[in-house]
Amino acid sequence: MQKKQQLYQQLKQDIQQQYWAPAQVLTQQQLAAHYAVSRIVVRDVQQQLMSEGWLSAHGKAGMQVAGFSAAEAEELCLLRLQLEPLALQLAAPGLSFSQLGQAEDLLTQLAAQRSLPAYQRGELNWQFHRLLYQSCGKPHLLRLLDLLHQQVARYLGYQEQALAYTDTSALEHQQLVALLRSGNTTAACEVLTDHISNASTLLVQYLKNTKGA
Amino acid sequence: MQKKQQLYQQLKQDIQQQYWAPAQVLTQQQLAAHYAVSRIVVRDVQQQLMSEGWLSAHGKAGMQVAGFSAAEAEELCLLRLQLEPLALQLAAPGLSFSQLGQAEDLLTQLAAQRSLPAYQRGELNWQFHRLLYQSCGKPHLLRLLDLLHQQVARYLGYQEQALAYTDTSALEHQQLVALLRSGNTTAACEVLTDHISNASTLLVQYLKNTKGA
DNA sequence: TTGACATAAAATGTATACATTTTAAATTAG
DNA sequence: CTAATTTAAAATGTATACATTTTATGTCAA
Repeated sequence: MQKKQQLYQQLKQDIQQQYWAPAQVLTQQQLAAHYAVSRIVVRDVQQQLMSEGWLSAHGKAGMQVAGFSAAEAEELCLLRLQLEPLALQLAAPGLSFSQLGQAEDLLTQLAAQRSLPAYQRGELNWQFHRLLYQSCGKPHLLRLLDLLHQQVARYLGYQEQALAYTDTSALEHQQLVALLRSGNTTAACEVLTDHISNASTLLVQYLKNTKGA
Repeated sequence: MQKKQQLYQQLKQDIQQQYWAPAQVLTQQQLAAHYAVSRIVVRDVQQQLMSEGWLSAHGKAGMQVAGFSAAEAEELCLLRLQLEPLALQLAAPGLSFSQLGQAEDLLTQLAAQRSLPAYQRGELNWQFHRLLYQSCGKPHLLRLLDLLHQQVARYLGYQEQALAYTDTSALEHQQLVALLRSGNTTAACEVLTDHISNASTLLVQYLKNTKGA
């Protein structure tokens, strides 16, 4: 694999696992030295991670590890709430049984592997959602959703505790697939809206609580 | 100014003015030679323009000048329609008279300078819209809207002909400001929705017609 | 002590050079 | 002649070196 992609993965992971603390200021040189690559590679990855919300600009020089805030999480969820039901509504008529089957396989996987780290479960969860939206025929919408997911994914490290929600979430997922299978698009969109809304509330609540700690 | 930003502006303009034709494949070396900068600069700008929709990847090597399609324009407008009224709704309560004044100044400017090239009028138009959304307090939403605007802006070169719409558009803008000034948020959002919808229809229609030509 | 200015250190921007991968052409076997 | 394989050319990935900008330090005058 290219060093660029390697560093992309590694740095993202290191940020998520708080090897680099939120609000910490990083320099290209620092990272280049630490990961033993040239600054060119760091620059590329920096730009990418900045556009995905993992890093933010810091003055004229340097980048800053993005922090966490309940307000930001709430905003991201608001955007998901605004766009994902739309995507589902557009995609639902074109959903094949094969795709629904794939989606169910993902659910099985999620149910089976309860011990996975939060961010990997998050990945699977997104794969499920993404699969349902896939056939909406709107590439830009899908790109926006991917972007949003990236930004929400930053919070998944935090969401570890909120994993009690897992059971409810799984239930909603199954409902969703069932409704789609029966062709009831409207109801499916409503369930999806509730689903995102529930997860949002939980995450935001959690962030507000830990804020004081 | 930095070469990076200079090239960013120049290349974007050259694409818009069709110096580089849609679907044409460009290489880093080609561009570096043509604009007399190093490939590093081209790489940076390339990544940025790709994320903004002006260029798209082309196989493992090379980038492609993005083409135009009615379907894409329609999708972009759909997304605007989904997000901009939301932004306005959130921003309206916090709008200051000073901001409304600024917005009106922009309208005056737009009305006065009818001879400006389409993309500059488009810029002013976006500044107007953007100003209204500014105080919504949702940075991510604003970033998405900026991104969307960039992507729509690609079409402004095409929209030259559709400039007959200018008068109707100006009227809607004034209505919008008036409603916001009187605190009637709901009505303002409705006008905005219609406004975007109208512009969309016009652009899409135009693209569908010229498609056959 | 404070604040402004000069100076040094460090970081980023940019160019060039080299390594690797990709693309295209040419050659040859079938 | 076609198709597969080899080989050369070109493009991108990456590192190093240099130029410019930014940031921090320290000196000196008020």
